[in-house]
Amino acid sequence: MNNRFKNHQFAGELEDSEYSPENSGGDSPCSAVSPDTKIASTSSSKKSRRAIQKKVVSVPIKDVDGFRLKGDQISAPPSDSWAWRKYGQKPIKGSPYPRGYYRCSSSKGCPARKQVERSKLDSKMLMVTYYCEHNHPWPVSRNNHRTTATTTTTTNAGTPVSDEEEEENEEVKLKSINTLSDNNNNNNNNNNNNNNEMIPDYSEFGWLSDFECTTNCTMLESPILTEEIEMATIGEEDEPLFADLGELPECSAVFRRGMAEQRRRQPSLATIVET
DNA sequence: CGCGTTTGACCCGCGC
DNA sequence: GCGCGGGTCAAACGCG
Repeated sequence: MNNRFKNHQFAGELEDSEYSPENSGGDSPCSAVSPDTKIASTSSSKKSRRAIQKKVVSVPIKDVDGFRLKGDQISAPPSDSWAWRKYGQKPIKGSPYPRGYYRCSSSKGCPARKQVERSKLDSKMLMVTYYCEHNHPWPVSRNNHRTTATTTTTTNAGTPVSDEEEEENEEVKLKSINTLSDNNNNNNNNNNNNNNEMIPDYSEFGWLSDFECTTNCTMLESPILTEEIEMATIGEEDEPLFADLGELPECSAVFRRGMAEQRRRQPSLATIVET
């Protein structure tokens, strides 16, 4: 009890050899970055430049299968085909609704997390924020399908990136999403084509593709550097700026079309989104 | 009995 | 240094 938080709040999790920094040896897809508590904080003594992805999904409550409310409380997380275990809930200052904290339970030691809260701006919307590391094998679905997080990092993980650059990258990325329908040229070679750096690889979102989002859904992505980047580009104060995107149905439509395109190109991923 | 949720306590970063 | 707020832990509890 007393030593619970002595060195690291995740002491228990770190016992999982699979995700232990000591055992990772840098080869593990989940290497180096411990599932640090303050997801984007700089508190970790292990200095690493591994980026952490933050994905914000705005979902109309009515579209969320399995979502239930007990008064203002979220009694069940949005269904996204992954197994999530709730480990906490906190009232959020300035918001009448509490925020639920979920940890991936699909695979042992999985560092993926998500936060679910009702939007301050629109109580009919759910804000689901996903956190995981770049290059981390995403949670195994209940169908035992594993996503491959072939990430296209929007920021050079080895280079300090200013907040301005972060915001710019975010803007570019969103533009890329909106223009993807015009961009039928595939971007499979995301690792060797610099021009595609800003264009999301939809396999990256395979782990989100099951999300029950049919009409008015917005997805934002933001990389977080555990060391040099203070916080994701989409801060609390920024969310209102993006909230309006939830009213752009073409965004989600294009997005899903992109994922469909990706699945066509990579049949092996097709099973991931089957329910 | 195993797994998931609830909830109070605790830790930590940050701002003042 | 202190207080606040966010994030997490873990015991207790519920449910199938």
